[in-house]
Amino acid sequence: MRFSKLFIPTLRETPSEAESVSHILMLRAGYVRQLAAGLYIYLPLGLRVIEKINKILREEMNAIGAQEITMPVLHPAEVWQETGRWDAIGDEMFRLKDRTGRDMCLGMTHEEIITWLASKEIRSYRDLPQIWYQIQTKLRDEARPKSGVLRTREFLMKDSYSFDIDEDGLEKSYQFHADAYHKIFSRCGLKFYMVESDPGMMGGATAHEFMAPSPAGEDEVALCDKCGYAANVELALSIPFEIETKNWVFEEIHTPEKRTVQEVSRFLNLKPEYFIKSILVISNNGPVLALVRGDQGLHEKKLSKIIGEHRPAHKDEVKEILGIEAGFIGPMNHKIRVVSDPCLKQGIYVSGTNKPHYHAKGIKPGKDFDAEWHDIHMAKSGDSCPKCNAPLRIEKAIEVGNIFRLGTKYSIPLKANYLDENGREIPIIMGSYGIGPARIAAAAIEQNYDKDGIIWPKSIAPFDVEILPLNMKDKNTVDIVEKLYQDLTEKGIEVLMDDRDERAGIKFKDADLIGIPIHIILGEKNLKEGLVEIKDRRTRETVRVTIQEVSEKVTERI
RNA sequence: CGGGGCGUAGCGCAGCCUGGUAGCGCACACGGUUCGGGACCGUGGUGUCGAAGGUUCAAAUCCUUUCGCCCCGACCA
Repeated sequence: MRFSKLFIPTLRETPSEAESVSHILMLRAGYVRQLAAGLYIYLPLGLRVIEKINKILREEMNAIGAQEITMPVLHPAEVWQETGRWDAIGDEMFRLKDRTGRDMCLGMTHEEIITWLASKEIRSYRDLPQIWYQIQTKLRDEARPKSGVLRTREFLMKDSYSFDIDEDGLEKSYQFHADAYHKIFSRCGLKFYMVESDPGMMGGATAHEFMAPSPAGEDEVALCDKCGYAANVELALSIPFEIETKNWVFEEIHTPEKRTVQEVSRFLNLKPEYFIKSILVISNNGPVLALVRGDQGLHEKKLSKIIGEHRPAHKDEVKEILGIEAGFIGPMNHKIRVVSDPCLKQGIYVSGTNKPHYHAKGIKPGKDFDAEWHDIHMAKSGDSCPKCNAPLRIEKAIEVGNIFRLGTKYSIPLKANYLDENGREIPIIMGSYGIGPARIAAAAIEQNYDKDGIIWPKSIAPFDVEILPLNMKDKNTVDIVEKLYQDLTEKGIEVLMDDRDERAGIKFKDADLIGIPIHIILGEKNLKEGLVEIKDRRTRETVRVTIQEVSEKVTERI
């Protein structure tokens, strides 16, 4: 395509609302524009990238026998009420009424709809298995849209759903997806990990996420380079690093105005890992005291699995329930439920005494206090792998895809059953699998850019090559570029020709910003010698080749 | 939802503290010189100062309310 005929509004300066790399570059390079918080317009270049990604998605989904369909974005409330999610999901769901007053919502995902379809259409075990997918808009009223296209209120999702007769079948469908996803993200040029994840409100047994490592990511993953253990820190297990057991005798110490582990640790010149951190939370069944080691964070989600929903106690509640102000709470002598991380079973510690301005050294778990022992700490770097004991690494990452084993969570309430060989009615075993094309695009940028702009992986770049005729006033240049453009285009190569009557500097700057992987530079002087340059956007390596061989050399690189 | 920041020309920003009727750079239009890494000179157009209300002779500026956007946190199939 001709640059002069394409709408590519590049920006010299960074719009003030953008913070993350992908957001800044997508705006500056003219890929997207923002309509409102979490709502984006994809301009011609942006759409081309998304379409490239969608093409890869379709190819790989079709390859595992998945069939593309498309479902409405507007849903009647009834199906959502039948699965209970109409009430379970809060403000995140866009809700509305139609003209007759009927409750409706905008689809944030499509389990309900596809299961409704299955319940109507699937009769027999002979109809199974099935994998159905769509690439469709999802709407979620996010509490906080952020980082450009990474977290939006309206976005495209490739969502697929598998229907099987039993767990073995599900296992196969799940594996098909895991394999397809590996191919998809590899083809898109992403660095990624497949990690264990928390199924959350999707329900079901186990799940995995595909995570593209990047500082812009919202998630953290724990990784073991030795055995390959990989999990979202939401549920990652870890063995806390070991500490030497001190032979302290129980002793109370005056610690005036020293409340936090950090303060007391500095005051007593003892490392935080020799402390017991006591945190009071309020669950639906009353207050619970949670204990972790001083260097650890309390993992709210892990704790939720044990005591149910809870929230941190307010200051006055702490005083009321424990009779002591926060900062001097200790693990001893409580009538309420106490849950402690198992790493505290060993060793001798420092903690509060439940007396104002006093801490105690030499606290021995099991002897001085007792608790229910459950893993409630957050994995952190320095910890060891729960499987092989090698050091764990914690990395930030962007969630680009996920796969869930749903089981019968949706098929039972929506009565999606099939008849087996014996004529018995059995609920279909389901799986659900998602990928966000926009996140792939954003993650690709976050992982591939330099100070001048985007460096697209070849597979998802909006064009294969960009031709830069530096002087459009030179007739020779124009003749040659037109021929080259036609030649490459006829070979099926997607080329962007910067035919604007602009100065060379502007063309170079825009080309770097836009980030097409290969540039062909036609300079007047080189052309007189019958030469053109082929430049690699990533390495900036430039080779000069003859006009006759460009097209061949470029084809080799694509 | 809690905390913080910001809304002035298409974009980036100054002016606000200490009220006097809006400015700079880029972009844009025209003319000229330039032409391999966001050129230079000249000329020119561009604003409900986010909105509403109030104080005042006078409000971009002070006060109140409200809306929007961004960031941190909470939340997040």
